[in-house]
Amino acid sequence: MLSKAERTKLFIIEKSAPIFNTKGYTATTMSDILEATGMAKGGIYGNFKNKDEIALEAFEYSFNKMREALRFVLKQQNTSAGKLTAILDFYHDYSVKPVITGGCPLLNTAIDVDDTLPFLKEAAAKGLKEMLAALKHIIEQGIKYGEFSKKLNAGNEAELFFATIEGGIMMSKLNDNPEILNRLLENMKQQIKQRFKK
Amino acid sequence: MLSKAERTKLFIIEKSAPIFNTKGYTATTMSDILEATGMAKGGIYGNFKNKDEIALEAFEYSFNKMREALRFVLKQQNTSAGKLTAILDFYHDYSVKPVITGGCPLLNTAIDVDDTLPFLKEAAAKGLKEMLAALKHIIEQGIKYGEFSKKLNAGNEAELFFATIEGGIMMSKLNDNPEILNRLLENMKQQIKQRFKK
DNA sequence: GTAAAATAAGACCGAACGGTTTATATTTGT
DNA sequence: ACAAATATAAACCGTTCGGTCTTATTTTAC
Repeated sequence: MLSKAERTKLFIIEKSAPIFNTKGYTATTMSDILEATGMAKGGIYGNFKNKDEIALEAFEYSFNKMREALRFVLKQQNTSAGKLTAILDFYHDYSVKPVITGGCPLLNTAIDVDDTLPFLKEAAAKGLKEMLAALKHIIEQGIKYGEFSKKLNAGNEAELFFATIEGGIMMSKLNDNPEILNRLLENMKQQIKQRFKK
Repeated sequence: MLSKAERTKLFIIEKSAPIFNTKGYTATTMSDILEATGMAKGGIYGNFKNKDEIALEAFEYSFNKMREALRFVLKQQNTSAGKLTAILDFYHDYSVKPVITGGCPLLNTAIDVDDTLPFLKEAAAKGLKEMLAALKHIIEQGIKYGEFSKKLNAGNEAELFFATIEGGIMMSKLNDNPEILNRLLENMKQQIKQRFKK
């Protein structure tokens, strides 16, 4: 069982993560966190040394939630095409039904901090590499077992795949229109059927 | 010729735009703007009523710079494939050589403000619609004049095109690696040659 | 049950925030 | 040259920022 301290830390992170993911690092204030948790400053600063530490753990919490959610849909598929399609389905309506309020933590953090907060940038960059490596592996397996064309470059296709999803999330959120992303996802499914297999 | 007031406003915007594009709305402070312009508060507040007004005009200035730069490369092409390719070339190394310091103002603003600052979100959303409409038009022309397959959905392809570029910029900046975006652009060029024409 | 240790409360801190004001100086167009 | 427009400088405002510290309370281990 978790100790009291561990439970409190987790509670603070659970409450903070959606705020950071919605407002970004600078716009999220300690007051926001106090209000969301219902705690006083002493309680927060007794568990975290400063705002940076909360922001970092909040990102890792959010990213982990994404990872877990994706793993769950992936383990139900045993073909590469099935796995890629499952990921695309996972992102259906994502702009209005995100895993964490505020959208994609990787995208949000990347844009929020890329020129200003190296410690968060590094965490996000690590997350991106993990995502791309996982996608690349799925595509490689697809090639290896004859599901996809040998002409495909797995790494390139993984980058294309993820870039399109993230760009789509941005566009759908900006236009308050989930259909932009949904159309992209559908388009990508068609490409997996056609371009990947030829 | 511009009046003194107009010149000063432009000067302030020119100096502020890269700061907003780099740090985002909240993290950019009036002190940053004072420092960048070398002006005193009275001078700034004599020309703008508040920070919001500067932020909005700074976004519009940055977006306009993008628009002008893209128009310049587009008018040198007379085929649709040529235009799309020219856009892709325009974004080559964009993560390290952006038109405005800080990256793509549309992407940055979209993520920065989508849940918090409606007045800026609206401006960015309008910019996105303009970009997508322009891309759609290029593709429609390509279909109309037999350059591209009639099976293409111009609107969908425009969304796919732009989403991939924006996602690519994010990934390249996050990983400090312009090649991620460059590979995507190259991949998209191939698709224009193959998938678009069949 | 109790004492020691861990945790939370909340007053407090200096600094920075966006913004205003006023008096002074400098440009500007005519 | 002169009146109007514009910019400077700096004091000032109330508020909020991230963070500290002392005190009080609650957990925990025995």
